[in-house]
Order: sequence, then C-alpha cells, then structure tokens
Amino acid sequence: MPELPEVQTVVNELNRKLKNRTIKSVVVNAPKMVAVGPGVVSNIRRVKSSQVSKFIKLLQGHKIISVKRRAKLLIFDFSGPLSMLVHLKMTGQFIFEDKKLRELTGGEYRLLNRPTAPKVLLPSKHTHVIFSFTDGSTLYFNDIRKFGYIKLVSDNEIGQVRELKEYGPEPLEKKFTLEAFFAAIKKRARSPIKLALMDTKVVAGIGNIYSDEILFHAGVRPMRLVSSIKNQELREIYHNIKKVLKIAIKAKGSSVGDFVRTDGSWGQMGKFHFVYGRAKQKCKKCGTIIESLKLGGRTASFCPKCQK
DNA sequence: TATATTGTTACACC
DNA sequence: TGGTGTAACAATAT
Repeated sequence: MPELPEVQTVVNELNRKLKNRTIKSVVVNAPKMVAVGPGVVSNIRRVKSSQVSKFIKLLQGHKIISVKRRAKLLIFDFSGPLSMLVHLKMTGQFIFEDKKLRELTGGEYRLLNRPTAPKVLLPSKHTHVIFSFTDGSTLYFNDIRKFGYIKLVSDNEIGQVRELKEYGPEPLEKKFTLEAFFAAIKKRARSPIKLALMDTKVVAGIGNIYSDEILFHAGVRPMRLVSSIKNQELREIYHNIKKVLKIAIKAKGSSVGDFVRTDGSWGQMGKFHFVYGRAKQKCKKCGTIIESLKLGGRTASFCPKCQK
C-alpha cells in the first residue's frame, strides 16, 4: 500500500539508479495500464491499445533526468519535453536490476508478503511493463491488482493533468506551516478527522496506514469530527504528520500488502506500527485492546485509551 | 465463491 | 453551488 513514504522510498532509489540511463526498448504486456496525453486517469482504460506503439516510440532513446514525487504520483523527467507519470495504487512495484545483479540472482526475488512465499522469477505474470536501458539494466513495473497506471505527457501538457492541479500541500515541504494546515483541514470541518487527513486535496500523500498512525501518536480518535477538535490537538496532529512520515521514510516505508523497495526487499516501517493492522491486539503503549471500525468504507484502527 | 482490499472519481443529495 | 457521503471501479488472492 504505497503512501507518501513508500513512494518517496521508490523515488529516492530510482533517482539514484536511473539517472542518466537511456531507454533502449520498452515492452508493454498490459495495454490498459499505459496511456499518452493529459486526459483524466479514469479514462485511461478506455484508451485504444493503438496508443501502445506511440507510448513505446516516445520513450525510446530518451534519457532519464530525474525522478520526483507529488502526492503519491511518481514523475519521471526525461530528456526532451517528456514526462512519465506513474501511480502505484495498491500493489504497484518497481524492481530495478542491473547486469551484475541479474547474473547474481538469475532474476529471482522474494516479492510476496509472507517469508515462506516462493521466490518469483522476473519478469513474472504480474510484470506489465519492462523498460530496458542501453547499458543492459532493466526496470520492471509489477502490479498484482493492475490498479496502477503509467502515463506519458509532454511538458506543455503537464499543467493540464487534473490530479496534479488538485493535490493539496506537500506535508514535508517548508510551505506546509501550521497555518497552512489549519486552513487546509478546516475545509473538511464536518468530516471525521481520519477522512480529512486522507483527502489528498487537504494534505497530499496520506492514506489508510499513516492516517491511523498519525492519529494514534496525536492521541485523537479517527472518528472525531474536525470541528470538534481543539487547536491544541490539531497542533499535535500537525507535528505528528511530519514526524511519522519522516520516520517512515527513514525506515524505507511499510511493507504492508505488496510494497517492496526497488531491489525487491521490504521496508521496515511495519515494525513500528502502533495501530494500523493491529485490531484486537494489545496497544504497545498501554496494553488496551486495539479497536477498529469502518469510516467512509475504510478500516480505521485506534486505541480507546490512548486516543481521546 | 464471496469478500476484502485502496486511491480516486462519479454522482446523488441537501 | 459547494460540501459531503456513498458507490463504483480497477483485478486478484484467499
């Protein structure tokens, strides 16, 4: 479940590994997952598969300048006026492999959540796009659920991409001051605080895992309406947004579900979860049983004693 | 085989 | 109209 810290982990690693590499060829096994142009994402699966050859041609011979992130969207900046937008959604993965690593591993990785899971040979049945570089290295785009997408846009189109226009402030940027947070969160005064935090127009990049964790550390229950939350509590939430996200990035993300780093390894943040995925278990702070409920169709977990 | 899963959009409603 | 809540959607593992 890649949220901001997981996407940032992938961005950091890809930036290091892909910078200045030139695309030699691209293989697309799932035409529905790729598109060309700035149209809205929900249209991506209605796009004719004839776009696939265009997609491949546009990428061939282009060099990766940098990889960036906005909310949960990865933005690859290519030489020439070309950008590639990638959303990992629930189960998207990027695995990078250079020539040496291929020789070492034979392309085998342990990609699944359970340690007992068999190793997977790449490309696997969940590998949907394969980028080959001129130096013999390879980038695999895997996605078990196929909810993710890859979209190419020219630099003059990027301003038209709706999701980029509508994202709220980046929580780790300096511009995200306490005042900016107050202004943003009050847009959702009548919502449960958890849903407000997960609203990407309010704050970019927070999903189910980190909204649970942030609210635990702030001591606020997920179902509380924003309008009922005192300024002091909002300050706690604000500080913990920054704190929890930063710790999670240091731990290289949470490997809950199918998230893996670009070498196929797991992020370590899951060890530090206090409430997410811990319903019916004991609170790590006070021993009370963690409860869960549904909010907006999503599972919210919290400690009834630590959170007011 | 029904269900759970998530980020995001579409849409109905007040 | 805008804010809010819910359904729907993508596809798969269990």
